[in-house]
Amino acid sequence: MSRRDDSKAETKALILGAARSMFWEKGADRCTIRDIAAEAGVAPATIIVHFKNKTALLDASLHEDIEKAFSKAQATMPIEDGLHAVLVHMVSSMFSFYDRNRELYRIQFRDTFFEPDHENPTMIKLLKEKLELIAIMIEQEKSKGTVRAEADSFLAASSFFFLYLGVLGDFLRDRELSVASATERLSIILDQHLTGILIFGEGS
Amino acid sequence: MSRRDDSKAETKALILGAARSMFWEKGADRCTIRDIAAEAGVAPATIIVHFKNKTALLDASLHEDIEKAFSKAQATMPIEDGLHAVLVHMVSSMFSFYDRNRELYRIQFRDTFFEPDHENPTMIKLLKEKLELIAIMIEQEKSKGTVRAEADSFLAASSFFFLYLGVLGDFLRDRELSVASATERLSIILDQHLTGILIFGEGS
DNA sequence: TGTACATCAGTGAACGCGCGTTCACTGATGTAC
DNA sequence: TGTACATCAGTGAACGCGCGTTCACTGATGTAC
Repeated sequence: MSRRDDSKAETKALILGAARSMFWEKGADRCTIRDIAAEAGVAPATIIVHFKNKTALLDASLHEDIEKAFSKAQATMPIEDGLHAVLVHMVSSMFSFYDRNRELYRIQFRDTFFEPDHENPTMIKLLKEKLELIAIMIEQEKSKGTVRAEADSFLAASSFFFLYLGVLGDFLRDRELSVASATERLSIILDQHLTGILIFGEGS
Repeated sequence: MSRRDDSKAETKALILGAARSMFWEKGADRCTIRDIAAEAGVAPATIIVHFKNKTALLDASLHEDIEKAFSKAQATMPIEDGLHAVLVHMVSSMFSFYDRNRELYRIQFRDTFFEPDHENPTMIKLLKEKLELIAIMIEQEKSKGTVRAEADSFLAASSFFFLYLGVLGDFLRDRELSVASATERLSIILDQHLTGILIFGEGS
């Protein structure tokens, strides 16, 4: 790190800090890039030097907290209680996290979720990492003999993520849906997903 | 319908027609409201009289086709082949439909999916209808004895939708993912969902 | 049936806003010798 | 170690674009009597 790089990093951190507090206080739709630049004591064009656009700035400014929340949830997983308990724990932790500012995270999802992968590094990268993690957990369950050997671990992990994202979507859109209700809903869904709903369970 | 209402409806239809062809040809992001107004032979302000904004216009202009596609898929369901076959049929039909212009439908999802329910009439309404339908199908399977009586039909239907939307999201984002691959992926996911992946399937 | 008035769809031009981009410039830092 | 030049982060002002909104207006249609 040269002095030049240091000062560049410092400017970037200044912008990220200003962005975080402005977005958090006023909401993403009510902040302009120029507002944030003023708050950071920096020229508007400087923000565009560091971040492609407002969405990239929002995404970057929220990424660290989300990562921390995930890591914390991961560190406190009740591994001995089985797959269902572990997954519900993760989900419940994340719902609590997002509940601190649902509206802001709704905007983040809205603005990044359907972007093509290459436009969308931090969000997708994080989810892919966690997907990997869950796939590994499912593989471990297989060796413990609790999950059927012929099940596709990666697709099972994807399924779990889709179910999580589905309930999370409802949660972010609907202020009336409490953390507890959302978690309960996902717990049932997950239980049905893990055990299947069919009676003669030998699918096609 | 008075003459006044007739002419109003006619103007609206003119706008919708122009919007449909312009969006389809140039892509939603490359059309302006003024472009569409010019194409429809109407003043820009007239569009705002009929539709709240560009997103509402996009949503309205695509709604009819989507509804038709759903109805067609529904009319050709292989009911006698069981739940898995029926759901895969629906999904496969919809993937083929969306494949006619993935980019356009991606934009539609991007711009409407995370909006709060009250902002988002046509999309959500349609999905809620289909959710209802699938829940009823699952109830019927219960009375046939193929689905466990204690399963929650509504949550099972929601689960199916979340899985569908998950794969659809991948499909819309990733040009490399073919209709066949996406359908196959969902078929496996659905199979695992219906039969469960656990060996001792008596979940919590 | 006719008249006088009310309603309302649509017009077209103008406006303000936020975003992203451009560009010539400054001044500090880094590098070649 | 010093000098001369190159690099590059950041500046600040200006620009063009698309969106949504506003507003005074027109003229056809509807309604009360």
